[in-house]
Amino acid sequence: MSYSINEVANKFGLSVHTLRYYDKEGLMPFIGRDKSGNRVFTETDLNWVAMVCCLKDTGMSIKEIKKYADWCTEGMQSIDERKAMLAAHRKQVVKQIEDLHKNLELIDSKIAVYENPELAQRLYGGLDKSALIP
Amino acid sequence: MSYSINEVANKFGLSVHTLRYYDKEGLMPFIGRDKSGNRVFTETDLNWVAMVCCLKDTGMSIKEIKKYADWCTEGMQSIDERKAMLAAHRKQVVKQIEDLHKNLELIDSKIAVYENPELAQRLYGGLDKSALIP
DNA sequence: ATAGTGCTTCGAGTTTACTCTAGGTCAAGG
DNA sequence: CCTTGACCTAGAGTAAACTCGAAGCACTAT
Repeated sequence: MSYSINEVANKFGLSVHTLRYYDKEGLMPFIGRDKSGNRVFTETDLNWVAMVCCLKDTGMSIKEIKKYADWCTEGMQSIDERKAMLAAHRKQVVKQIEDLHKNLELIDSKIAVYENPELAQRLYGGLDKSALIP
Repeated sequence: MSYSINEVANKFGLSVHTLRYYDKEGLMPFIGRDKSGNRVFTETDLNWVAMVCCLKDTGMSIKEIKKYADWCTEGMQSIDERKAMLAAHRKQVVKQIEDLHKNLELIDSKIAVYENPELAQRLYGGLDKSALIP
């Protein structure tokens, strides 16, 4: 089974522009073409696109993803680098999750204030300047 | 106790440029000035800056944060809107955390492959084209 | 008095990641 | 045959969020 760029774009919630842009930037150095030059994505390619989306959605820059892609096309010799990169990135993702949890707490405390204005009294000892509760 | 823009920048890991930019964009419509025109941050202001950072770090755009700031200076009449905005944003943050957890799983599975190449055999039935394991 | 430090504004420049336009090729259907 | 639709490339344009440079006050220390 193979897929057109349009199908892949729909599958991953990207635009075809974005997919071509990723290709142009070297994030997909292996997508095949049919006889008229159109990109043809295989199942394996879909897995790779999923990985690119994963890295992008977790905050890795296009440049870094390209570095990873380049290492992957280089073959086995870059396995250590790739592993190290993923391990470092993993740490960052864990930190992102922790930070989001912390920020969620602050948001929740603000929501609590809005839901129970008496809390504001206790927290701030009355209304702020310009009635700015949070 | 009060703080200069430099102290606040250090406290929050922002640059003074960024703080001034936020001020210019209307994210801090209340910071006082001393007699020579320099910004003076109070403890209350620090709490507000923390909230701005929280919203920014959880992906809210400057424009949206400004809307929130405007509502806050408007006074009590906008409490419902603010509460709704924070509740909606809270949902987004929860979704971000969920998505990060999913992406973390994928990253972990790739790391596992690097740590145990036999896994790759089972997962992919041998090496990919161009020895691209993941 | 003058040099240095830290603040000010305004506006221009930069980076990142798209996003779109123009003009073109190719294969199928009427 | 010709139109339609999906694809192609190259390159220009855009939005967001900074980031920086220039020029200038105000206070302090020598």
